[in-house]
Amino acid sequence: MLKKERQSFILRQVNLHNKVLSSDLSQEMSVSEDTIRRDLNELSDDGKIIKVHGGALSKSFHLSIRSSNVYSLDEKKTIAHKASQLIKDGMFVLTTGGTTIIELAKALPAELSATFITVSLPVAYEYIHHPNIEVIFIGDKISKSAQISIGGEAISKIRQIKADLCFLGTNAIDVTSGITDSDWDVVQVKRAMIETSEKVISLAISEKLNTIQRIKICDVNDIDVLITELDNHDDLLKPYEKAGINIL
Amino acid sequence: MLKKERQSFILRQVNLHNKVLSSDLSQEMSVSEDTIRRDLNELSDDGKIIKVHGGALSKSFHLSIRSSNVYSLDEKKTIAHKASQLIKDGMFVLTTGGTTIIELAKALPAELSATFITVSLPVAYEYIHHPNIEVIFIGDKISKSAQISIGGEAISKIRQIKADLCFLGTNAIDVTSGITDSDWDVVQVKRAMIETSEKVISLAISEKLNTIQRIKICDVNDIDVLITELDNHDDLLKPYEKAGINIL
DNA sequence: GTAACTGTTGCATTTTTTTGCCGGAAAAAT
DNA sequence: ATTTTTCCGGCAAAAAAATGCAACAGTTAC
Repeated sequence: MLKKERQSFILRQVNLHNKVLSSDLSQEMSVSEDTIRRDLNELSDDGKIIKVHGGALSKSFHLSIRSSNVYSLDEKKTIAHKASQLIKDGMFVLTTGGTTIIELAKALPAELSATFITVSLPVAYEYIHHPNIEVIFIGDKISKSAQISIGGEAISKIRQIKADLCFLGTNAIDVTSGITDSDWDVVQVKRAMIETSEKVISLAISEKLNTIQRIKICDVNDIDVLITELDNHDDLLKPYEKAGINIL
Repeated sequence: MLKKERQSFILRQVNLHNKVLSSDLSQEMSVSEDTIRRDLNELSDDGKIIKVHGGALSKSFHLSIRSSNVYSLDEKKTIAHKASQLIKDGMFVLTTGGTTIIELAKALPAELSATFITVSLPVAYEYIHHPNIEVIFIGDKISKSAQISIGGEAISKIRQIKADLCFLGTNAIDVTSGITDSDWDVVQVKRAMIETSEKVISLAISEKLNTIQRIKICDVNDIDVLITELDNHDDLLKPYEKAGINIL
């Protein structure tokens, strides 16, 4: 294993688990702890991790503002993990923006080889760090608040695609009102994505269940799968199951 | 086995496995490791792979190690400052990718209100944090190594725009050979940008002056302004001034 | 034809990088 | 307070890289 590989593996582990132990890393890749310590020092000198006694911490976790504004990170990681298992090699996958989708991008297995189409800058940014997937960005005017492409050009481009899966970062979902949102431009884009996809998967932390916002995106029966961090027999999910949605 | 064959074989291996070992390659094609090392160096100089101790990594792989250490940061900041003064309110500005352009994005004065069009993900990411500018992203397939949109769709979209300024992040510039680069897809995009812009401004740290790479983008007289970190009376810039380029 | 030149390759030598290991210092745990 | 764990600097062996050199094949110029 090359030095750079090792360091990149360490970095992945740190960002995934928020902390690593030198002893674990040493075992996992069968090199001496001294080597690990030296790697940790280099990564720390480059400002990529925070080195502590016995291991290292992710920079975003302990120090930066970012961790605090990725709300309910653990729940989102759970959702991302479930969602990633739906994607098979060779698929065309449409994704919206949002922190849950970013977690999904991070959780994609390294061997996966598929095509991802997105309108979100931060999500695209995650995708390009994956070794095997192909990334298509749908461009147009960029909404500063949502950090995604909005407008007619983007929507007509989306319509030209036939995707296998569409992952929707969901802001509000309710059995009677369906999926709703608050930004008109974003809603237009999401609608186009739903229309052009074979299968629609809504990703929502349980907190978003049974909430409603101003603008309607689609009805609940337009969704094929709903993924939350909850166990799929949780009572909160019963109404959605009854509405014919697949719960994961 | 010819040198070209060998190098294209190496490139295939790198892109397939994300890493190669010099020793393996040496065995596989029965040449000495010295030869392999020389090939690896050439490919690395062309920016096609990342050479590391013991072998090489694919460019997309290495990107997962997000290097925040920008090379020659101070020089680039000087360039960015000079460049930002050319932009006036209401202008349409086309920009390529590259760390120099990112510095330009950071250096934009807060009061500036203009429209920026780009194909680069990291550059767009900077733009959206600016309070007053409008951001248009030209989407298409994303090149993992250059982190910009490449392909026919992007190029035809660029051609539909008439921009006032085009800022070119420049990898190599020479009086007789013009601006050159090493990535074919990126070159196509840059050419389209130059064609459709009123005024073309090349941003280059002095280190890039009088260097040549494989693929030609344009002649020096296609450039209107050249910005480096040097004083505009520096001897290094004389030949370019003589060629009719405005030096800043 | 031949001589000069260029580009490529392998080999020997030197230099650099990487890595594991050791002993003592420092920090954490008990 | 003492025991355990971790850290740090130096050292040495091994691996890899850089360097200089010579052999060789093609090309070009004369």
